Amino acid sequence: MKSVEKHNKILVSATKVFAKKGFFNARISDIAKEAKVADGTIYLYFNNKFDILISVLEEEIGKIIEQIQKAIKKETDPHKMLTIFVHKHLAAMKQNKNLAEVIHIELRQSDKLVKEYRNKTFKQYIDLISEIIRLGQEQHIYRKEIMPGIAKRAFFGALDEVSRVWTETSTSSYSLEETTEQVLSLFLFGMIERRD
Amino acid sequence: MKSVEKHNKILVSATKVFAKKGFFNARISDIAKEAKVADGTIYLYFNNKFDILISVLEEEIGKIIEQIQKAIKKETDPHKMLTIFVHKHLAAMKQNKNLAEVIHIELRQSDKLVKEYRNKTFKQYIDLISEIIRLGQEQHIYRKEIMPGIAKRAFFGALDEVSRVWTETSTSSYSLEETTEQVLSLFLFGMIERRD
DNA sequence: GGTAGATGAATGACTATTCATTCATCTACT
DNA sequence: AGTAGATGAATGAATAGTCATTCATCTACC
Repeated sequence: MKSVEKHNKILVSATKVFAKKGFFNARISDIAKEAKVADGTIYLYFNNKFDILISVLEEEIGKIIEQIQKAIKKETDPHKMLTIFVHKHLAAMKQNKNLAEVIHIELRQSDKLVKEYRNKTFKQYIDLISEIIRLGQEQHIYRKEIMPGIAKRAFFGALDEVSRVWTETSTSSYSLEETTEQVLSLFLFGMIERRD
Repeated sequence: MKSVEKHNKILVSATKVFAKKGFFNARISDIAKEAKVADGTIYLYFNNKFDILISVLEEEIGKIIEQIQKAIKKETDPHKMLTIFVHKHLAAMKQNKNLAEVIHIELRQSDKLVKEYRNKTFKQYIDLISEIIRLGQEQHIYRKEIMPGIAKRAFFGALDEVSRVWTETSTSSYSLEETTEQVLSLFLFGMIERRD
């Protein structure tokens, strides 16, 4: 097995173990066992336990973020951009449940390095939303009363919590499509019934 | 100092330390120092470290939840109920920042006992939202296409993430009133501009 | 002088990390 | 092609440090 593959195998195993037990309750030996390598081997690929977590965040989440950013930048219509954002985000969360769980749990950690990561890469991600909203406001599509700085958080928080349903229940529950549609419809049209 | 007071003092100190360092990085000696008692004294009031966390969740958050539930049950108008929910939730989060941070971080933990708590008390709290939405749908105030099971999560997730702004920034940032108004307006009317 | 409550040093369990050793694979010389 | 020697990836037992928890002792009040 090539060196890169082993690095990746440890990363995937770590994601699985972190998702199940949480970072602090995860043992290096758990990760080693899951990856079918010796404890010591882990240290040939990562500096320490924390470095593994940071790598999971950086590499795994980074891929998703980059992919979504790229897809959005091809569009100019705010509605379509938001649709892409919601759909891709939820799809990624539903597809990789271990990673989703690590995001839900570990990205909250109060550790300095984790906060740093959250502040850097993650802020950039969330700011995509406020930029789209501002764009929509300039085009008179979205209400000018909306404050993008608050709305971006509400929007992301909603996505984050909604996607949790897939990590915490084993039953099929809501489908990706209906969830996407619901969240979009909620934020675009609101809850109030209107007479045409 | 009476026994009850000391219990409470330890609880408040623990909340502060958990907020700053997170549960796993918090030392019993940190909590003891913060509460100005000896390490051993903690064990006269709590069974173990984890019991302290659970007590923080049960007692501190419990108070807030109960208070909000009570206030809502006095109302019958869905709009007013939601307004109360949003305002009281955000007010509580802004007022007690340490507790807010513990909620943001520790309620996510993958530990069995924490999950149990989340599933029990917390579900009940979130379900308040879906009940209000259903009520509004019956009264033809809210769109019938909205799925309360998804909307309740989106709603709570939004509140949760929005309130984080107060725990992570030291600057005054958004006021309680404008945040409440923004979130409500967002969920009720959506983002789309309409011509009357 | 008896007791409830408080103290904090000592204990011991737990685990991240290290490193001496192994061994499969490669190199280069005959 | 066969072999001696070199390489460094992989191993996992041993180490070393950290803390939650305990408990012998103390304090202060009745």
